[in-house]
Amino acid sequence: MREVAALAGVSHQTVSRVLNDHASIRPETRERVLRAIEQVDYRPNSAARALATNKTQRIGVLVDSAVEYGPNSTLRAIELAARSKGYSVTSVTVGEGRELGPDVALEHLLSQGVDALCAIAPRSSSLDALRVHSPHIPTLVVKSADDDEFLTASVDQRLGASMAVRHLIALGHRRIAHVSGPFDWLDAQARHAAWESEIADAGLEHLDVVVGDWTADFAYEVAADPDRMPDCTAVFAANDQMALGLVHGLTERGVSVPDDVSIVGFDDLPESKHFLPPLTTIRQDFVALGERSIEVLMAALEGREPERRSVIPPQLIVRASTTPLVPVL
Amino acid sequence: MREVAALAGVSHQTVSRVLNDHASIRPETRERVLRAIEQVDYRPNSAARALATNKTQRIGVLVDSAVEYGPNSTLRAIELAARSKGYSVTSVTVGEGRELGPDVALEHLLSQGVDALCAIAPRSSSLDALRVHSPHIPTLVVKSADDDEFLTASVDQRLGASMAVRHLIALGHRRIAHVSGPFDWLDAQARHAAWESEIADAGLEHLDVVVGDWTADFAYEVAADPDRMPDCTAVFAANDQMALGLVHGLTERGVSVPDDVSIVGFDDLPESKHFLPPLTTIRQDFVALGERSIEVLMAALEGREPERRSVIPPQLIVRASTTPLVPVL
DNA sequence: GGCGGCAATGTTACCGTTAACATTCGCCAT
DNA sequence: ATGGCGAATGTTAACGGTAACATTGCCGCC
Repeated sequence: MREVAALAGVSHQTVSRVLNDHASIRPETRERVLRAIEQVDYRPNSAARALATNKTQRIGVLVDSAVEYGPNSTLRAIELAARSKGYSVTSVTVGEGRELGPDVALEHLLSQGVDALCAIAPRSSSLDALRVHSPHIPTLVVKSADDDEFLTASVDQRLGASMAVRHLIALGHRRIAHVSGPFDWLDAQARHAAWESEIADAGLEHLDVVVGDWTADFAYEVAADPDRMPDCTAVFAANDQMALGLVHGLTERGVSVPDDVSIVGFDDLPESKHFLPPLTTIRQDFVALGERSIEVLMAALEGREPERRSVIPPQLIVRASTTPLVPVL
Repeated sequence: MREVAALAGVSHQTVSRVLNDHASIRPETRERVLRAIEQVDYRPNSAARALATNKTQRIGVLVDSAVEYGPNSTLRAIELAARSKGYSVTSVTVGEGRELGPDVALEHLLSQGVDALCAIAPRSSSLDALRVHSPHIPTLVVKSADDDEFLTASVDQRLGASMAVRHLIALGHRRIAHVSGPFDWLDAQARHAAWESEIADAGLEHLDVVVGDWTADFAYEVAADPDRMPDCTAVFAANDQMALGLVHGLTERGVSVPDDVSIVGFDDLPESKHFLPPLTTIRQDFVALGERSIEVLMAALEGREPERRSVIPPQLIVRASTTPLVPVL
């Protein structure tokens, strides 16, 4: 920076002012400085700036299980939106075990220095970690339940799950099972709760929930085993992967989807439309979710009043994996 | 830090020495300092440290199309491995258009300050950007072709593709088509080249390659249209998504997989084993790839001699989407 | 015509850490 | 005893920016 200042014949402070778009710089001077910057290929040192301003221009993202399509798409959208605002994103994945758990992950992020935090598709343990460390920086959680501790943004999980179940009910199904995600995931809780309440509202029999682990492998094992699979004509699977595993397992033992059992998933993976049969599912707009998250965080960072609870509607996508219980002739 | 020093009755430099595990600290003094650190819940300021040492303890990762399973798994593995070495990962996604292109993305990363760079599953344009900016920091590219500019780590793409094609040849297929990825992707080039050379080596007819875009949608369109689909008994698809789309499109027009056409994919998504039929494919160990990448970069960062070209073998996974051309009785 | 005021720029200090050099002290060899 | 050496610690000066205040010069106004 001194080099640039010398070359432009001004003080380093003037250079700093040009960089930060301060007022009171003569256009001619700014020009000269910019040329000098160009000439020496000067690039400001972000560490020095962070030290002086106490702002890192970085957002930390805590991700549970980032290999899944949903969280990952959200993360990418967040990263792009943040970048367009001049922010970087450092993400840490929460894994199993002490060393990879949410506390360690969060600690890593905080010791990095971040201006804001974001937790995507969190398990409750990650939320607990956030609560315990209670960082004094804007914190947004991607979850769709109310919260007065954190900012939230989400696709409405309960609504999505309700749409799925109502779709099955409208098709005439009365024995509707649910294969859920693990209950320590907030999203799994929400989808399960919605299923339960729709079943109750419609006065249908409450079948036992099958608690899965989000993987197709698990759902396949369940579906392939007549003893583990509930006796039903329709299943609401908590994500598309498990829906896929169900189809596979059922098909293998000669149960046809959708003729014998209708299945609806959740997420709408890009692949889901090409499953056999193409999967009826609930689409979540992960990109919008990520962008919204950044909007909210930016508002908080810039001192504007952020929308504390931002909700994005899901969408029912009807394909071939669901049919009326008694086929219409 | 001054606070800690005062509390422990030592100079700030001594505190610094304790933090950095310097020699020549009396155990008793170290103890005292550590207690003081605990007491005031002191956390070192990474920006200040970066400024003083000119090292950020951060690795920048450039990702083309990070929503795909492969690159994303690799990225997660990199992030975890880096974290265990005390490094953070900031990733930027390369998109379409000037604003999101590789140059801007790389610039963003460099202006952030990173100690090392890594490019995952790059397009050639991303490589070009790296070449132009030619950062003077350790740079690793995840690609499986030789390179004397950058460090490389990869799953052997040509070997994987060869295994896929040889598998089909061994089953008796003679008309083997290829649905490739876009040729600006290095991996697509490698897989295509291997297909071509295996076909030539076996003296088989060289069918026209169908150049896809990695998506199931594209492959579905091709397979559903008899005019666009090559006349063949087997297809090597450059990834599992396209393989899925092919199966869907073929099935829809009454062509059976695998009875009429055998299909082999590439990647082995967690879902591929539950496709109908379960997909024969080439498994890539993305986690090992990510870990290896960090090992190599760490060696470079610590001044050890890094392995310049690190290769991980792929694995053929045979499932139900491929059968002998003339079924064995 | 002196002076207040503002626009444009310069000067100095400080952000929190590490590097380099300085200091102190005790011990050992001569 | 004493000079020298090494272990343990302290002191000072960076690192590369920004913030706050100081300075300069020009203008308009009474």
